[in-house]
Amino acid sequence: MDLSIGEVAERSGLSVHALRFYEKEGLFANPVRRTSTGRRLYHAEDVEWLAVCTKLRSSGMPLAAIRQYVELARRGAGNETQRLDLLRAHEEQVLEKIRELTECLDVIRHKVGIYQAAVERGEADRLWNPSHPDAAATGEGCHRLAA
Amino acid sequence: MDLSIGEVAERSGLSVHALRFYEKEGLFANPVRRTSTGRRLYHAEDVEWLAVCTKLRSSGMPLAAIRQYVELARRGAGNETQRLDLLRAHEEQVLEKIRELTECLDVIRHKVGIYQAAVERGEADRLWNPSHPDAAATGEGCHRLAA
DNA sequence: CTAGGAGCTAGAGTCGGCTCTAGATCAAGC
DNA sequence: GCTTGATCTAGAGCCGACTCTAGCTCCTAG
Repeated sequence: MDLSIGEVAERSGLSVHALRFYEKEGLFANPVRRTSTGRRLYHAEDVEWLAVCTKLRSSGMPLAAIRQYVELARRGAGNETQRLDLLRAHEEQVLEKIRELTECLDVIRHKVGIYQAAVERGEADRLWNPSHPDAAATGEGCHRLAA
Repeated sequence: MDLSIGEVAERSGLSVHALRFYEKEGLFANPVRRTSTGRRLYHAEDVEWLAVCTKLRSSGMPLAAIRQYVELARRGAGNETQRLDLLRAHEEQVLEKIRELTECLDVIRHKVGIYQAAVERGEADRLWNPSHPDAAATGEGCHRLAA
């Protein structure tokens, strides 16, 4: 039931390099065991935790924050409120990032809409004529790129 | 109506360093003019474009992609479809990122929910008792961190 | 006229998160 | 026994996007 680093890499989608790096960074709750000759041995549970880690990472949580969380967990019972706080702080950051991206999406869609309408009408070139109303609309007439 | 680099920095929220860097990277559609003694002069329009740039950047568009877009615009009329493609590609990436973040949010909220319920009941410590059902629920009993 | 702040250039440094290299050991199939 | 591929350690390298430094010039207020 023990897994080699290569197997864990395959299952977690992380590279063997990244796994050694994560270990050095203290992201494993349990110390990684070794064979008599020094090779790493992992549990299936480690893979589950790595899946969570990957989610946290891809939502922008820095390794340092994940380490903090793991350190609390490693310390044992009694600091659940602190762990909850960490999770909630990150939840808030993810929400904020989603809000930010949604705003950016509006800006992009505004520009896309203008271009698309003009291209569909086959009038794209007029976007470049400063005297054409749509040039002002894209904000790109005469190299004015802002919308 | 001309602006110094310091004024542009203040209005755009970018540092003067970043502005010089952006110029070197070719992110300005129009060449930045200079005074007789070599100081940069900007337009209000540059500030507008920088606002768009900032949105694109904060939604994860790399400087290289912005430069591509600017290069097309600088080249003049005739490549609107390509510019539209660039914008749409980025739009798709932003959408994908939002989807990803939303998924991560689910994971986080799942864990938050478990912790919160336990902490509210004042039973947080039991999350650490492997024989307690909630320990399995958090996945963190016995240092099992995955949910 | 002078002091302090803003600007200039070229280039070095930073940071996070890996990725890769070198040189050695280990494990398994032929 | 030998080869091939997986693993080991320590440490260097990389990438993007800035940020900062040094050493200089320039502008303006007192």
